[in-house]
Amino acid sequence: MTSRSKNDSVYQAAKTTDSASGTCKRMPMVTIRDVAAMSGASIKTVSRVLNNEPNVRPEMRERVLQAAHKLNYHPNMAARSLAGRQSYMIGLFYENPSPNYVVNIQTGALDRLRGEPYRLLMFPVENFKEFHGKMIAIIRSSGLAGVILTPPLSNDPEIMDELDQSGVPYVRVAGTEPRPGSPCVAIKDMIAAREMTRYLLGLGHRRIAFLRGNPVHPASNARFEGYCYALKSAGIPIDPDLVIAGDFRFASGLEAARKIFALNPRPTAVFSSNDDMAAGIVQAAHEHGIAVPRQLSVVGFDDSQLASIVWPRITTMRQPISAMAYTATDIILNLLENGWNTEEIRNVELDHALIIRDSAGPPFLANMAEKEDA
Amino acid sequence: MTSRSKNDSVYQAAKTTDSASGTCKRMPMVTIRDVAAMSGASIKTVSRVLNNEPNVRPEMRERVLQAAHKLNYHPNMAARSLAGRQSYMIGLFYENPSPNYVVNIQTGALDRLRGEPYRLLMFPVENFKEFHGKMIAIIRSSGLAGVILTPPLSNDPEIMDELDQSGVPYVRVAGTEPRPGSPCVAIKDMIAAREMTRYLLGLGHRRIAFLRGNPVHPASNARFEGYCYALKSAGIPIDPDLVIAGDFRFASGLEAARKIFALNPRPTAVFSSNDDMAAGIVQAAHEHGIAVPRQLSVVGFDDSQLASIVWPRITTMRQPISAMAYTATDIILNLLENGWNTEEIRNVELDHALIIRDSAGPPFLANMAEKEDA
DNA sequence: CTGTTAGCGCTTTCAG
DNA sequence: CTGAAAGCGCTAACAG
Repeated sequence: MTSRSKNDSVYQAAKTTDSASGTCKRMPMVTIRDVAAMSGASIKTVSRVLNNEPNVRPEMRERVLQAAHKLNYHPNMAARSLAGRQSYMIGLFYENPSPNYVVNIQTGALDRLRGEPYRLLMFPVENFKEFHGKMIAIIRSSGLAGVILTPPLSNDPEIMDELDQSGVPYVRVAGTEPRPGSPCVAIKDMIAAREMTRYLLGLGHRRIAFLRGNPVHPASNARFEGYCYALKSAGIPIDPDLVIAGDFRFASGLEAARKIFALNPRPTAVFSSNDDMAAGIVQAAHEHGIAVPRQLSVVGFDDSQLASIVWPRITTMRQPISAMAYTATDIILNLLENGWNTEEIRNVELDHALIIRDSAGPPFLANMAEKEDA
Repeated sequence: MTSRSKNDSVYQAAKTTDSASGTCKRMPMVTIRDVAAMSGASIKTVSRVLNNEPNVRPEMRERVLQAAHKLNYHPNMAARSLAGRQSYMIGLFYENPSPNYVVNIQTGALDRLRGEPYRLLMFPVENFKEFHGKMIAIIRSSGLAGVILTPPLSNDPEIMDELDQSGVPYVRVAGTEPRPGSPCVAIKDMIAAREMTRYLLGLGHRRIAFLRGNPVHPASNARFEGYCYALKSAGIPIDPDLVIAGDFRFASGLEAARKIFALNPRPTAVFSSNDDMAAGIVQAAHEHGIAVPRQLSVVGFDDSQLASIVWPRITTMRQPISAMAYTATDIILNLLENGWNTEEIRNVELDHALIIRDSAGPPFLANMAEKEDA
């Protein structure tokens, strides 16, 4: 019993701390030893039970579990990390102007982590150019076990180089360039954008403006390609005047609207690369007295909260953002648990969906409109 | 030198790992020993330098710092936590339907944490009634050092009881009930709402509807009080028909609008407890062909992104959400560093600001309007 | 199937 | 001002 003496003292300490001091602020720490003492097993056996390792008699396992429950035992993550030379932190890096996007990503990741010992750490990146060279330091000082990259970081070669160098597994959300060694979760941006363009074409539009997103975001170009593809297939040449630069922010939609409204003849529809900018166009249209969709159809991309809050509600392409983050987190967890063999893990593509609302309709024809007014 | 043998072996391991194995995934771990070896100090001295403790010669301090830098050393948080019996995790608990709110809170907290060794863990709470009784388990299993509570959790007595019991310091954002032992960061909700109501009164409105928020949110009632106060001071009795229930969500604004539009005579203005619901009213007004603000003034509260995205842009009361979270985090950090003496830490009240936009104007008078139309 | 032993990288204690 | 020694609570390696 000499080997147990230390255990016992700890065990008693845990049980008597309440009365030991009136100024006790931290709760008494229940350790694996306490559980071992109570269940009559060794700490190693307790550890095995807690980690679902094999080679424990069911009844023993049961006893340990009961003791842990009775003691209200929770493993100390710090000790676990230190001893296991492993961290339980997953870093989520983002540089995104849209709160909706961020919250959806975060929610998806957190959903997947529920019940897992892993924790999510958020890393907002102000300016990803300045961010170069800092990744390794951040990973090491925060002790990250894995990393999730969202656009535009998910397609930045320098950041991915640093990540490769650091050796921690990372998954990319909405990356476009395939990259060996790092899985990626995405939607088929090009195809979705082509679908949306075809929808507009089907409505009868021929002069369709395209509002680009921030070109550093990989999805931005893919969506533009989809637009071009659909137009070309329909035998409509790309008119450079109808392609407007934007940066995914609401304000850039507002600005773009000014340019679009100045075009002569005005396009009958605008396809915006995301909902924030589409909302900007809609607001500007209100201000200029241009009726949406009667005089101008506007469609967006993402199906963010915004799209159904402005009036008219915006027809858009739903991107399953939470599901993408959920899947990305799932992949990271697999990488972490089953070792670092990315060969088997394919890139994943999730489904998009056209959400038809009220901001797009058949094109406005000047003479028809005059007849109506008369 | 016998005492150094262990150090040296570790040090060499760190320097040679690159070539040791082609499958090395984790970066070689640089420890405090390596820094000690390189700088010729003991690990304790290195520890002192790293923790800004006194009793180190400046030149020694300098040498240690240089070695740490050259080695690209980062302290291992797990070891630090374990040895120091302290965690560096701050939990942020929220149950809020508005992504903007969540992101703002998170940004404020993260801003304050920049450069600090503490990390932020987000805890979305689905249903805070079901959440009761789980707080202590979460704190212990996640090893939280401190907690930040946002509404409605920041005013829930049961949760605060659990927190008191757990012994970890916690700060409340936008709590209303004062609570000994826990500081609180808030704005003067009542006063701000009174100001907003007076603004509407000043515009000439007399029939002003009030759209309440979720009653479990403490701020909801405070804002309602402000509304009542202003009305009473102006000699206007509270008309219960003009007080509509809501839950802070966009959809509830939509619903409330239906009730408000059915009122006869219709109010000339609506004061919504937050912007999300105000946006709902504005959308519904569009659908019913009610012009805002000509036929109906709508004002919100928060100054969230939404308020300037819908058309017309919503007049609202700015609540410095990020700043509140920043301040709350600052207080937690003080509590953690300077010990657990809440006596000195007063509750903090931040400033609000009336943001006048386009959704409110003078009241619509039926006969005047008819003259205009004729 | 189970237990013992030896650390993980750091802070704490206490002795210089 | 500095350093040696002793752990923090847990897992890993190995011996039964």
